[in-house]
Amino acid sequence: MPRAPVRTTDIPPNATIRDVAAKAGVSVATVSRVFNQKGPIREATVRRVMDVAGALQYIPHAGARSLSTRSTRTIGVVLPDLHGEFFSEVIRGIDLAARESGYHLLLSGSHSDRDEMRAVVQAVRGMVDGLIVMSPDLEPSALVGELPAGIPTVLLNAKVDGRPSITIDNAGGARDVVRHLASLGHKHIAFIGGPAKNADAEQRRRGFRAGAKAHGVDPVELTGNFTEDSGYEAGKAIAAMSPRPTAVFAANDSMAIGALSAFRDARVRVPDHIALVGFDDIPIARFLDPPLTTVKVPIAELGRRGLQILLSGDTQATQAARLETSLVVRRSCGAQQSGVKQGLKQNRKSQKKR
Amino acid sequence: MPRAPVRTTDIPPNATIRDVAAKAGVSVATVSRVFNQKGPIREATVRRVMDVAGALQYIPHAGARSLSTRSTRTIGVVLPDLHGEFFSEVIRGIDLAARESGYHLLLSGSHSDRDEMRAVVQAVRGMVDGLIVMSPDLEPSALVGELPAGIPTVLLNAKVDGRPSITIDNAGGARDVVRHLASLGHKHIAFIGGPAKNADAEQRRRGFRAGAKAHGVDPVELTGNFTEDSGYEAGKAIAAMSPRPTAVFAANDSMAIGALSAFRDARVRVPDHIALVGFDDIPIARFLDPPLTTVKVPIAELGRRGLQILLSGDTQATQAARLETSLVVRRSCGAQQSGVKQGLKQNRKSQKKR
DNA sequence: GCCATTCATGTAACCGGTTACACGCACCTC
DNA sequence: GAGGTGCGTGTAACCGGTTACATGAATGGC
Repeated sequence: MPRAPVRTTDIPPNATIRDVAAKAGVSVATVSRVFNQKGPIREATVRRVMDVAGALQYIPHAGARSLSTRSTRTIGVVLPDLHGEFFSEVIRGIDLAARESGYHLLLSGSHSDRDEMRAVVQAVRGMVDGLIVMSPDLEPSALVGELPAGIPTVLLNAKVDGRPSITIDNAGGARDVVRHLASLGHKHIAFIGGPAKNADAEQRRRGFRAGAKAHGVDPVELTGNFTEDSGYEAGKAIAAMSPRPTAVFAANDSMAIGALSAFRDARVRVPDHIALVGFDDIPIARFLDPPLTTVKVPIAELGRRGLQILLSGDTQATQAARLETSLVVRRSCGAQQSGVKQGLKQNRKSQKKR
Repeated sequence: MPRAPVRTTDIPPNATIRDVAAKAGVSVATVSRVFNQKGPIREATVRRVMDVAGALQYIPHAGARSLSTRSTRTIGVVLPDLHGEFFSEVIRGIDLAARESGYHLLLSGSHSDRDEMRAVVQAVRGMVDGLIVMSPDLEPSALVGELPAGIPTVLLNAKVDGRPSITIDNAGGARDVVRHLASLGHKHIAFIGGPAKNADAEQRRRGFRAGAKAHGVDPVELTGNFTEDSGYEAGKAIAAMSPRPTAVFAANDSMAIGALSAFRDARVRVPDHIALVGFDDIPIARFLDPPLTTVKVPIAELGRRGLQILLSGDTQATQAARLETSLVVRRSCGAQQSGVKQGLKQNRKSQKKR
């Protein structure tokens, strides 16, 4: 559990605002005004204070400041996990939006159960102005009880009464995939689902089923846990099926990557022998061989919008954005044959430079 | 007005320790003692205080607490970028170690220049107990001036006098790659380097040159910027060379992935026509086609060790760990032919379950 | 019965900032 | 000369906790 705190004994104590005030021969109020550029101050005073502050290496104490202003300019981000490109992108989206607005991020990953989550959510009271919580493994109804009432909170991918949220059209995206595969003539499609209690996984599964029903396809469902390894196992199982499905829809790209790897090992060629589609459109998807057809989820946008809602100050439940998904057709589904693809091209173009 | 802008005013102010004290009929000191389990308190008092705290939904204010205890139990993490799997892994390593020790993470990415970096590093004074800084694009000498004296700091991948650091044996890893390729008979090797001012890129380049010299190989150097796109461009250029190098060493896995994609588009087969090796061993490397031979860098360990040093309290410069790298031979270098590989197998086994 | 101890708790000074309000002064207007 | 108006600055209360020290009651030894 908690270890010895960081030892600060060998470090000279930092100068405080009172040190600066004393040495500059002014009051603390004046120093504060100089640093915050508030109220009228004589030019000479400003210079004197700044000189002394520089000499003393004075750096304002953000903790103390936030205590009296009641604003920390920090947002807490609580994620279930920090694994892989998906979360990395979410964080990046939030971070980008945060620095634009001059906010910091207090990050916390790996919250498997509600006790752990409550602990961290309570521990940050007074250190954050708001919270962005993504907890796909927790029942929304269970989630709501754990969130402190006094902290504005935005939920990602989960709807809870009284809290703003921002969700992804998982079911719609999944239906699009099935429709696309059906239009290519596939009648026998395997679905590699995510963890049973995961909300996103559940919605994608529902979308798959609805699509299968609507287009008269014969569905087979396997279950993974969103990791490459579980996708590999599922892929191995599918490769061994007889008759073998002609198409595979993985509930996220990581599992699609694992399945791709399994098919390669089993000498099942994608897309010639079997079509493969993922979900998320994580950055590497387009660099796979073959480039992965998948459902584009505006992942970074998810984070960005979450922060925006939080900073808008409207923490009423009225805010419930839903982000649309779009099918990105590359080569793994077999819809395109030549080397230079529309989907590939278009996507590469739209990629950010850095 | 149909919709009045909702401010935080509609959120009831949180209860303070004084509210609890008053309602429980005790002093604030007692409430504080109850919550921190310090000093002897009568059992009945504990219960009464806890009951009142529960009724009032009291949550201690971490900001106020840290002001008086002078300990925030938070570590600041400053990274140049939050892009891709490398940084994602670094963060994960730090986060895992942090939660074990009961610490939080204040994260900040995207620090291109020193002004931006100084700003953020100063802004967090009083909100963090220590800092983990990774700034490969900044001259170590320039870096040192920006770091506040009063905050314990650990540097990742950069050595600066007076600060503990933890580095990676980049040059050694690069030499290993060249030796391996040379042992496979390659005499004409292309190197896709990273950004000119990046410290890691520079060391890998030096290692490549040293290795080339030692093993009598004919080197060609191209330059990328660590992104897949730049790797793609470099790969395209290499594919068009005549005579074409027989092996390519990319200074990181992202660029290797881009090059792989370019070779595929140019109908240059890996490893049959050209061998390919990367650097970092990011999680997806083993799932590429062909699985990527690369240099394993203990990325998460980098973060973990950084935090450990910080928490050890020994912020003297004496701490200067160097993490070793190791070559992971998969199929992209052509050293192995069959489907089930030692490198692949062994690596899959060592992968964490979640 | 008196003093020393121990236990349980209260009082108030901090931590390092912000800011409402007060104050002194120069200048202006009648 | 009295009163008004800004300007520049200082005083002190406050943000919400922690904690050194004080206090008072109960206990025990003599």
